[in-house]
Amino acid sequence: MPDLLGLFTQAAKLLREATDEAMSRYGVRVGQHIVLSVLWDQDGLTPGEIARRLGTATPTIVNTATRMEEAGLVVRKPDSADARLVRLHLTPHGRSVRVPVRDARAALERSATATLTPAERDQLAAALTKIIAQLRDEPA
Amino acid sequence: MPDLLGLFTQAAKLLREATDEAMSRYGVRVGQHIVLSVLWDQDGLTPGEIARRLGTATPTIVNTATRMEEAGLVVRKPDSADARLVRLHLTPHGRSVRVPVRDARAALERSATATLTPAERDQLAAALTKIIAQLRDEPA
DNA sequence: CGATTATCATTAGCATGCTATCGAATTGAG
DNA sequence: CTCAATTCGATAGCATGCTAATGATAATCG
Repeated sequence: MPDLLGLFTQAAKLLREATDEAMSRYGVRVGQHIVLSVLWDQDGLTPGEIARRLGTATPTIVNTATRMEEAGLVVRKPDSADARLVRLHLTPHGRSVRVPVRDARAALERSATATLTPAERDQLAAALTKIIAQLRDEPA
Repeated sequence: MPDLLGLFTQAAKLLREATDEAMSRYGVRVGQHIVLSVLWDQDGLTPGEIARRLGTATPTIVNTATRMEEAGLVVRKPDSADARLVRLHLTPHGRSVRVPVRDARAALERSATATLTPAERDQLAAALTKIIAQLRDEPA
């Protein structure tokens, strides 16, 4: 009877720390990566749109965007049609870290799961997907 | 090729939110639970001892202990032999929430993994254990 | 058209983690 | 025994998330 929740908390903490360290070499913090990943897919989104895609609160994106602006990863630009909107655009630097950050993440994933067989890795992904779906459906 | 890291981040966030909500009914926040779990096992430990057992930084425990003291879960007492030490002792309330919090956690774990077979749950626990071991051994 | 309502980003303030630093107390070297 | 080194908890300050409140702008209803 393993404490799944406890194992999960531990693993999540270690993975987050390792991820942060791996990406920090490229000037990207772990909390900034998810925002970058959305902007890499589609540049010029608003904080609200990003928050909706990520399932986070808008202020989280606003605050992260401020730190990313200070880090030179994005710039804020006013929307030309709607003065309420702010659009986040990648800087050249924000675009240039895409490949190295993706590679660093992939390397970390391989390293963390080095003692798992490919089948076990697939099972893990399937289990995580099921848990996510379950918690989304029944948030109680 | 699923993004294991991304799945992990998502699942960890949802599980953490659900855990916090489940325990908040008993006046315990998710960050306080790990400290409580150690004190339930052995009362009267110092912040440093708790941090060592949990693998966290000492200031994390100190700050959490302050909030737990305000919540009436623990009290600080000076060590009789070493004036540098502070010992954290459970209050009657801190002891009384043990069973309901444990049950709430167990219920949440069952709910989150409701769509997994017992075998899949075991595989998940095994995979998490392997990942934790791997990240502990090779923190790079 | 004008006023209410809705929709944005932002700010303020909290919880949870961290590292770096501080001050107090103990220990250990000489 | 004394003084430097070590070991504590505590504090300051940062990153990352959250909710609630603010203020500006758009949209809608009458």
